[in-house]
Amino acid sequence: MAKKSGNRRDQLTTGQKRKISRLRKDLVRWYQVHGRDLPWRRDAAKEYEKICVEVLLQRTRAEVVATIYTSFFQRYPTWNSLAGSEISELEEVLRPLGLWRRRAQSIKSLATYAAEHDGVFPSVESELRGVPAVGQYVGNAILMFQHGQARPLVDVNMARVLERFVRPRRLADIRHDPWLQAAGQWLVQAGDPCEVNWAVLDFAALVCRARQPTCLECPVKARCKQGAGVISGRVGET
DNA sequence: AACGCGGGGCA
DNA sequence: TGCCCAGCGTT
Repeated sequence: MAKKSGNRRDQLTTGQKRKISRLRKDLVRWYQVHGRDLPWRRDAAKEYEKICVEVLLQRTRAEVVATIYTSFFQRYPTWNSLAGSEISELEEVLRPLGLWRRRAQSIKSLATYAAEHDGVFPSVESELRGVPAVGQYVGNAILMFQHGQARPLVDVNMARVLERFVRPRRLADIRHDPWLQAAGQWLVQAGDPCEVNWAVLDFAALVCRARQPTCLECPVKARCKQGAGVISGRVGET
């Protein structure tokens, strides 16, 4: 019989689990001091906004999304208003974010689904796959924000942190790398899943950046392959 | 597995 | 100029 469980190289070792658990603790601590105050994270933000904004955030800097956040949700305050919107108008509103044609279609079809289902999305991953514009990331966001499940927002940010701190991924596509997904899941397994996710995202955006990470001010540099260079004075890029 | 989508910020 | 940004659907 074909073995259906994943390759052993795709499983987390106990050492990796321990390392990731400590990372979670340290990043949450860092977040409580340095975390970003973004509008869709506030208590005032409706569940609709929290889910909808995930589409706005795709391949787009959070700071840019923040600049249109208020006007966007003033113009489209509900799933219904978005579902009934004019696609050309939606495109104009989304233009400053980039990816505006695709994004307008995605967000409207997502809204149409939501409007037809009273704003309730499936609570099972397999069924979520059938929802338009919902992939690995948005699916997990829905499971977390709407259904209270502990799910990792495994985007380019979380992937980069896990890869630098623990181990590089094996597959090019983040969505399909079993180890990466398992590592993300372990990361948000304890504590407040929302807070942990936001901690990782902010840490990745502000410290563990793609280009010129500021390892000198990194709270976990002592246990990081990259950060170890800083301690011995080798990474000091200018 | 690789590609297109896309405007804007930054070095 | 080239790289990168809270991804996804298609080929």
